[in-house]
Amino acid sequence: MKDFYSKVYEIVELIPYGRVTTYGAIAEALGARKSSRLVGIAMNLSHELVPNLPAHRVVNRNGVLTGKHHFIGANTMENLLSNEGIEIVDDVIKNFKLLFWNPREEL
DNA sequence: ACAGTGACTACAT
DNA sequence: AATGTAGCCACTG
Repeated sequence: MKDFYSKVYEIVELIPYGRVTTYGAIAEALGARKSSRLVGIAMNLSHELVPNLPAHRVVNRNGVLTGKHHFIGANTMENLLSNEGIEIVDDVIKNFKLLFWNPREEL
């Protein structure tokens, strides 16, 4: 078993283009449903560790871009997502339920 | 070393 | 339906 963070990054890198997932889904896929916070922390640390990580494809369970302020610019996350064809309105992903990618189904 | 905090979520009031 | 509490654990002051 790898480190929790490593597994988180592994899954995030697997998120397909134009799809999104949630912190909780990742945590659950790792067998640690209650550790969803750690996933967010892992994302925060990923800046230095894995700069290429598509962290913009990870949102909270409501499809809200809670972490947008942690990106380089205020609109970076929105831009990256809309660039992949994902519609963002008021920091919320439109059709989130449709775009949701469940890591558990892929593992 | 200790306490506060945070890119979260589920469960209880 | 809306708030409050609990659990996770690494990082920072």
